[in-house]
Amino acid sequence: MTSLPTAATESGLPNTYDAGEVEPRLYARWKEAGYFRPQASSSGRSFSVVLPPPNVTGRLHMGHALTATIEDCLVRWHRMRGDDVVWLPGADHAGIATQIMVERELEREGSSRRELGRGPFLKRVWEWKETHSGLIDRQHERLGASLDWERYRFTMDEASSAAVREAFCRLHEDGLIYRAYRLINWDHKSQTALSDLEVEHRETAGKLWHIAYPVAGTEEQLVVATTRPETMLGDTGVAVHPDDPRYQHLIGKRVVLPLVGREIPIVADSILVDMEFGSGAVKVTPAHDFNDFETGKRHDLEVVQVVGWDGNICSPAPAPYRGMSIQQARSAVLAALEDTGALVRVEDHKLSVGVSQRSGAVVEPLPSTQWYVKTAPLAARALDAVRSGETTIIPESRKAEYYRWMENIHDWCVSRQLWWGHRIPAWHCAACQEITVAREDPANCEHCGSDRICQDEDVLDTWFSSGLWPLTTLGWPAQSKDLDRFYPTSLMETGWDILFFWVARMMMLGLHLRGEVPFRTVFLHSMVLGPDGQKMSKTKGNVVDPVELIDEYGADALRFYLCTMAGQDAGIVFSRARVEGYRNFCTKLWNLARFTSMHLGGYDADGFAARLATPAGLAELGPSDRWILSRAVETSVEVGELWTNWRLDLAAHCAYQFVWRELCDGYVELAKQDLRADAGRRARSVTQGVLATVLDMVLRMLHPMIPFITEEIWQWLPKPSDAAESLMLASYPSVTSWREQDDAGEGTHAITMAGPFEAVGEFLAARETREARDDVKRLNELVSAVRMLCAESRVPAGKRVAVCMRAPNAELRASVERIRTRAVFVGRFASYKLLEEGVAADRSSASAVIGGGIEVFVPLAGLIDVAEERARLDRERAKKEKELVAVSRKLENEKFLARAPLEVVEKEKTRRVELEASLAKLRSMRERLQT
RNA sequence: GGGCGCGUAACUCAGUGGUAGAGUGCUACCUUCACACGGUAGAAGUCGCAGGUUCAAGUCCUGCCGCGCCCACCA
Repeated sequence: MTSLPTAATESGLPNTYDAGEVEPRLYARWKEAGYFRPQASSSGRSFSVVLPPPNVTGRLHMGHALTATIEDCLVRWHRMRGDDVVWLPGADHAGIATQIMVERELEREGSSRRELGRGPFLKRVWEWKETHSGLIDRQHERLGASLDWERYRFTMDEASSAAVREAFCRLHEDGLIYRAYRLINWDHKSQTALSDLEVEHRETAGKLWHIAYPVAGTEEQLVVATTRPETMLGDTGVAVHPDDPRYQHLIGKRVVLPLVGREIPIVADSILVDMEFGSGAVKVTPAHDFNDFETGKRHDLEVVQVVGWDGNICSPAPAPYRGMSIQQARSAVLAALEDTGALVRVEDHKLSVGVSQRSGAVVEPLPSTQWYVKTAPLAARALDAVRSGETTIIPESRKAEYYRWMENIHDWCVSRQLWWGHRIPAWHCAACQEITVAREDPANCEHCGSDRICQDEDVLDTWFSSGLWPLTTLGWPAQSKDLDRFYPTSLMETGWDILFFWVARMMMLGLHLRGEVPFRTVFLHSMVLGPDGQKMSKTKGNVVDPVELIDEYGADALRFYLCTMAGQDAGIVFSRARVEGYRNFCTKLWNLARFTSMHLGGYDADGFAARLATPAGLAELGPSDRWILSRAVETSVEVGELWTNWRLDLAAHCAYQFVWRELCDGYVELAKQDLRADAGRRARSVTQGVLATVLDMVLRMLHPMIPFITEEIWQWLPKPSDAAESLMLASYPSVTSWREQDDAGEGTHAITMAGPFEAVGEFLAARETREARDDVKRLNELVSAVRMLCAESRVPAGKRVAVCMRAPNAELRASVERIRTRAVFVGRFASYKLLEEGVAADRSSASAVIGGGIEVFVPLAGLIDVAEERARLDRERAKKEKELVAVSRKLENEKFLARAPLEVVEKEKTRRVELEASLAKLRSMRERLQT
């Protein structure tokens, strides 16, 4: 066995765990050893995940950290289960975002991309990409992400670009890509069109202006209501409702557009116009409003564009307004209208303004020719795939959102007037005006053969290449082994904010291009909010940097915290206190390991493993050993089941509670007795073995969540000689075979587990094991009761007290006897006496009743605070009486007896008996103190 | 306008119709030989509000209040 290097010395582990030293060292070693590469499967299953590619020049934020933690946890778990696992990293060129950053830099230099020209600008972006890329990859490494870096992809590398081109050509051939002249969302700051999704709607307080348009050739006026008066400069019609009695006589006539003087028609349109709203007459500006554009088509109205590509008013608007910004033009138009008396009314009105997600610019609807993906046929298949269960979306509530969006999907505008991205593989012919779409750059027009062709200037939406990502990362369109081996991928884990942007597009493109869904399960997590519950933002100053948290608390602490948040459906309000709590847990685990290391002198791991496999060996186990081993088995199975059900939060909690409450607080305290130098050799060696074995199991069950500290400890831990060389490769302790022995008729299970303790079936079913669990529970209750009595009576800490008990039956008396030595040791009792029937306890005892009706007395002559003790007993009695009333009321209710399930009724009856017995004892204890 | 989610201890969160939980914080005591990033004991809740279903509701149903999010071309 080759061991990983470790900071632990021969004599044991260092006093403190130094995450800053351990984490990079172990990560480098794992990476070098090739553990992140897929391994031939021993389970016959494969598990593949594609990491959502972060922006190539991005930095790790909490969302990335959450994604990577959840994915790494599941990936490591599957790897430990022997699956053929691959987790694919990569980066996204992030068209607009990256281009904006470089343009900002140019602006600071007093230059611009236009000034530079396309070629030099792109060179500049590539340089920027080179200098700023890789940071987030290294940050993912710091988090411990076991990504297969050898399969790294960038959306603009050669293979990805080839995939994009193939996809575009295929879709074009299949009639799913087309060009169209219609209104688009124009971001004048970035100088590009945007898809509907890239436009965020912000509710704003606005106004509704009523403007009078004179009807041509009459004295009449037609009043229209608008939220955007400046667009009137481009009005080419006014619409009224065909059924509106107010305006019947005006339909077909014309109005004179104020400030412009143009005559435009009055049309009747029942789709656009709501008679109840505003004045019931709507100005129609086909060039600058999506509804108006459609209305214009219905009535053959002109499209007059008065807002230019720079976002300012342009010709053919009247000269005074040209060059003005929208805001300036609005003020100017309103002032002019006011002067002429055309502005008849102003109301407050709320409206939503479209804003570019990336640049923040107010988006202007403008008419333009763009490339579109026809989504209806793609969406139909993507819907079916989820409906039929080929792909499962978790949580369920997001599935409904997916359906709703897919069912109402619009065609996808995929062309962007940017330079940074995949250039559209289409060539325009100057001779015949036709377009040639081709996989290889053509020299001639495929329609007329002319060589006067030039490539389309536009690039594709970034999400087009992202939408191919599961295909691209596995080698598509080439016939790759990886594709056969890992497609469809097993899991897509990401934030629900990109369900439509990304997940939906991958579904559509994957299904169309490969004929199969890109992933079997979509697991969506929520957004991480700042500590104040607000969305994290620089301006609010509530941004939490995961890398800083790693520096401060270690990657494991952050990961454990994020695991506990994985199931949150509402936003995740960041809590530093909890990260700190999990750092404390790591320290606790470290100290558990240190404790173990101090007591393993002479321990023979191979020998102990062999003994555990035999009945004689099992027979040597004491009650506490049986208890902790059985609980360790149970807990690791439970944790695995919780992961299967996507409950990482409960899995983390379950493992945490077991390690701290049961193993550290419970078993270690018991074990100290047998580990003392003066203890018997035999007892010592069994306890050493159990401690080492349980610690081994605990490290395995925790490793997927907190990989670093568990590996560091595991490397030191003495293990059987056939153990794996890294915890990453060790088996997860899950049930590997489960056979019911019906013929024996005893209902015992032959269960085998992977891990250090294999043949657990007989052991778990044994009477001794079940008895041991009861005994340990009793022991804990007893010790707690005595401690409580001492604390309440202010017995000086460290003072040993005598303990007397009275047990109501032979079974309990036997149990009390069995736990005698361990209870005396753990509780530091001065003596331990089981009172005979009818023998009264010392008059000046503090007393309590524990489970099963065992009475516990602590004689405290001279120490007992009688008043305090009376008060405590009264409180206790009042509590039990209240419970008894509730239980009795239930049991006296005939409907309850008749309708509640039998076992519930039985439980209540038992409880009543127990409560009555406890109360009787409490009353007599109280009476003793009366005098 | 439509839809979704969340309101549980001071804070961050679990909770499967059947005795309200964890971590942090708080109080008291303890420098007990793994760990003060620790130990022991304790206090702390009208489970947002109001109805309803049920033998039984934190849990299921309806309405309301508060917070957050998504979708939507209502001038």
